[in-house]
Amino acid sequence: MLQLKPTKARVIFHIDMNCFYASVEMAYNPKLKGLPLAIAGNPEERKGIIVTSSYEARAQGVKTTMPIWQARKLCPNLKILKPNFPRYQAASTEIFKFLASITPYVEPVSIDEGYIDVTDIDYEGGPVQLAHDIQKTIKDTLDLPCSIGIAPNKFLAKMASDMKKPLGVTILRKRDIHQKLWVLPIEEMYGVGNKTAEKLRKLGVETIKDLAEKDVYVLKQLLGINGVRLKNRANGIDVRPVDPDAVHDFKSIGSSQTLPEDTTDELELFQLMNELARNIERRMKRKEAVARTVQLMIRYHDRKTVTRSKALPMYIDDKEALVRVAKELFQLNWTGDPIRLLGITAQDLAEKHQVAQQLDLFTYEKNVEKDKLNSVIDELTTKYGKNPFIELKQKEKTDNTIYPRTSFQKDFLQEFLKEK
DNA sequence: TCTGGGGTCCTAGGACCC
DNA sequence: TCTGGGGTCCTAGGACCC
Repeated sequence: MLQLKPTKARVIFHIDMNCFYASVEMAYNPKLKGLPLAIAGNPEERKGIIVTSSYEARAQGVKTTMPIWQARKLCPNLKILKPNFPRYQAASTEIFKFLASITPYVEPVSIDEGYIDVTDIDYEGGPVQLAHDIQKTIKDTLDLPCSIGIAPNKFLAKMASDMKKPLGVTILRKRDIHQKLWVLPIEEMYGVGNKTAEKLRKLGVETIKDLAEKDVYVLKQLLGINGVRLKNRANGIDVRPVDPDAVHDFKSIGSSQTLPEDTTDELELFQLMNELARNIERRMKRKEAVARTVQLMIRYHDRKTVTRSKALPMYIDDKEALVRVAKELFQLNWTGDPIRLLGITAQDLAEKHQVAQQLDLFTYEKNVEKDKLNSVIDELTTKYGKNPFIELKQKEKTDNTIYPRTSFQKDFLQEFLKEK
């Protein structure tokens, strides 16, 4: 048997900004502090939903994804601001810049949370002191509160940072999981959403402890590979490394938008597709990415949503190609029912400089057409012993005309086939 | 008067090739 | 004339997270 050297236990922090958007607004305008505050998309339009809210608002029942009208009913003095993404992005950049000054092992997960691996950091006072100092520095310099979870792996660190908010520092060691983790109801586990919780409850799994002790084969049957993973995590097992490069290899870039009103107006829909594609093109160019698959998403008036995608013979990165494929998918799949939302996503991404320069899509498709045509001709020649194009040339001779090739070729083939 | 927009990962069936 | 099983690609959809 191969004997592996026992590896040193890791020390991982999960840093989670508290009510991030609302906190940034409060830091920017301290008069907002202490008010029930919510950040929400367009308050006039129906797509206005609560994105984040302050603890004062949450105390009155305001929750994320709640429609604005509902939040106002619960909390009549709710102060609502439109999101200012550049402002949040700038704050986020500052936070991650600070974390990068501590260790290169920083993995941003989203705009407001990330992991750092501090195993090899010798800090006076140890990791707990380090966490408190990180928290204090972010609070003092940016006026932003965060919670930090300290654990031997990412899953436990994530669960730990959730245990005390705001401004918590929570340690979750392997030996703590019985008292701190297993007592939690199953739906509070990261990775268990509504559907999974419901399935698990049907098996009698109520707490994370129940999941940790459940038979692995039963879980695998119920949830596939995710069942095995969840059981491991419930037992405090998670070997995923903190990966600083994870941010760079993104898999897709998409853009979607709910229309002001449900519509069947193709002109309006095409205009929206153009906007979406422009947005995607801008982000692709910035990241120097090219895509090989285009996905179109259509959400109908009844919220029924379909996605249709097409893999292309080559990589693209321009909005014209995106729109062309999206329109094609649209025309093939639209039922004609009123549409609520359209989305386009560029998938199968690669880095531009790693993809050999290819023909443009038009030329490529023309060549494919030509190939198809040639194979049909071959087939006909063997089948009928006559090459339709020799017939064509003879026809041109008798008619004393030169027929325009490509489109006429197809028509001619059709005619030729009909005669046979 | 319901429910945005950005993602990731997994599954499952069919086509096609060996 | 009937037939196995594995691998990969493509496509559609579901679950989850922030």
